[in-house]
Amino acid sequence: MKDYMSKDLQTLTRGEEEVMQILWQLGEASVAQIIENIQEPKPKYTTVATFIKILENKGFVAHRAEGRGFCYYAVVAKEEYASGVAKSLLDSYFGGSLSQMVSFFGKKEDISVAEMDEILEIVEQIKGK
Amino acid sequence: MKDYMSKDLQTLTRGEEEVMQILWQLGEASVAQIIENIQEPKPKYTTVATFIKILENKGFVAHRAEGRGFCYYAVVAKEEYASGVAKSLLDSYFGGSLSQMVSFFGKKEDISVAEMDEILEIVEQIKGK
DNA sequence: ATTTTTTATCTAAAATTTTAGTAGAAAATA
DNA sequence: TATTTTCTACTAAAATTTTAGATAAAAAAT
Repeated sequence: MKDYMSKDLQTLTRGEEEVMQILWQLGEASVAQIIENIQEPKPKYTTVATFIKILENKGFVAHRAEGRGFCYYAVVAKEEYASGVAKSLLDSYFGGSLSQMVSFFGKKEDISVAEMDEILEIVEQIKGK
Repeated sequence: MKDYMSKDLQTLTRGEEEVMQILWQLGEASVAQIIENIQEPKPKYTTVATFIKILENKGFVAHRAEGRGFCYYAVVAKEEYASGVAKSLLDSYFGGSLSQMVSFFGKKEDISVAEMDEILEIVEQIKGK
């Protein structure tokens, strides 16, 4: 049964996610600052403003007054959203198991020795608790 | 510089991916069989047929004659596609590093002792080579 | 033999996502 | 003060994705 407090986050579209990534990175920003942080070809001001509005409706973003306009900030933490998308990826492609994903990248030799050592350290440390 | 042989896979939309997951699971299937493997509410035959056609155009699926109709199968391996989406997830949410993802789930206590042991084993085994 | 069912193709409507124009208010500038 | 710039809100066009109808051919059922 589902916990009555669990509010499943909606998923983000490409464009929405791009704006969120910038807000997560900058902490807070005006529309103009968001545009500065997008590479060419830059979207129009109103395009970004629309995404912000959608994100506010979805409950991912809020704003406060700042000078003449608004300053926008993420309400949903990057970690919270990442948790959902990562679980979904694990379920869809790695049998829901992180170890299977580690194994996958290991077999592809797409993982450096340094990274392997880090993983060992991290897991040992967690286990030690 | 990019390898001249590297053909970047296109990304799949939600609907396209759902069909691919079934083909990856079944190995090969007719449109009717694909529909059988989708939960309610089931899409119409032509809806699935359209996705198959799109997937063939994108180079993800091919078919061979089978009885009166066609039998469809994946041309792009699940692992190949998974590699791309997993890398993209790591880049977007875990600084491009698998260890950071392991650490993330570890901190959330979203990882069982059994799974941790498995990861240790896998990494040790890879390192041992 | 005729009707019904199954299948694939072609076409397009419906829904969603992305892009941006227009209007109006407030601030900056001339 | 008049003009230009900057910003948000509203609206809608364009592009993409999803859904499925209509048609036709072939097979199966009656």
